[in-house]
Amino acid sequence: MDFIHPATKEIAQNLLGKLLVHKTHACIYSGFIVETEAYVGMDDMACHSYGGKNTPRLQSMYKAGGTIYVYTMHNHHMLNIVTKEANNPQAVLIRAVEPAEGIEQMAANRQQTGILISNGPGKLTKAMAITKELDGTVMNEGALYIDEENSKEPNKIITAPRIGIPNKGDWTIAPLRYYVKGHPFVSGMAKKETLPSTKIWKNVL
DNA sequence: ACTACGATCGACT
DNA sequence: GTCGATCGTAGTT
Repeated sequence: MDFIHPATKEIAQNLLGKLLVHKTHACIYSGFIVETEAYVGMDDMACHSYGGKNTPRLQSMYKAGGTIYVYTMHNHHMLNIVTKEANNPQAVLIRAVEPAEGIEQMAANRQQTGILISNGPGKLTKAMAITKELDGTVMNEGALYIDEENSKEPNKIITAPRIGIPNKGDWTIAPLRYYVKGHPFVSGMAKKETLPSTKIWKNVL
C-alpha cells in the first residue's frame, strides 16, 4: 500500500478490508480492518499535530507515511498509521477489526467473546497485543504488517463524522470516519443494521 | 510539584 | 441514552 501519495482520507478508505497482522513470539494475530478515521494534519483541529504542535509523544506523526503511531489515553492504546511525507503530520486511526487468526488468544487477552473482542480502538489493540513498543516502527518492516494477498474488499463504505471530537467546529462534523457497511464489528453498530457476510464483502459467498 | 484534559470503555438507567 | 473511573502527557509554577 502507498501511505504517502494518496490523500489521507483515501488511504483511510483503502485500508478497509485489509488484513492487519501482528506477529509476536507467542502468537500470530490478524484481523480485517472494518473502521478507520482520517486525521488530516496541521489544519485539523481534532488532530494531535494541529497547528504544528510537536512533543515527544508526537514524534512518530512527523515521520514518513507508513510509520506506526501508538499513544495511550485512559489506559488504552490507540493504533494509527502515519500518512504523507515526513513533516506533514497526518494519520489514520484504526478503530475496529474483524478477528481472523489468533481469535482464541484475542478472546483471552480481552476476557470477552464475539464482537466485544475488537469493536473499538482500545479493544482491538488489547486483543492483538499492540503496545507502545510498536510506536515509531514502520508498517511491513517489523512485527506489524498488512497482508494484501489475503485482504477483502467492502461492498459499500459508509462515511460519517469522527467519534469523540466535541467542540471543534467544522472539524467535529467533518466526514472523516469510514466503515464497512453492515459489518457487526464496527464500533457502536446496532444489531439490526448488520448484514450477512455475503452482502458485506465483494466476492464472498 | 501541581493541574487540566482527553481520538475510551463499561456499567448503569 | 448518561456517567464515572483513572492515568499518561504536557503545560505551568
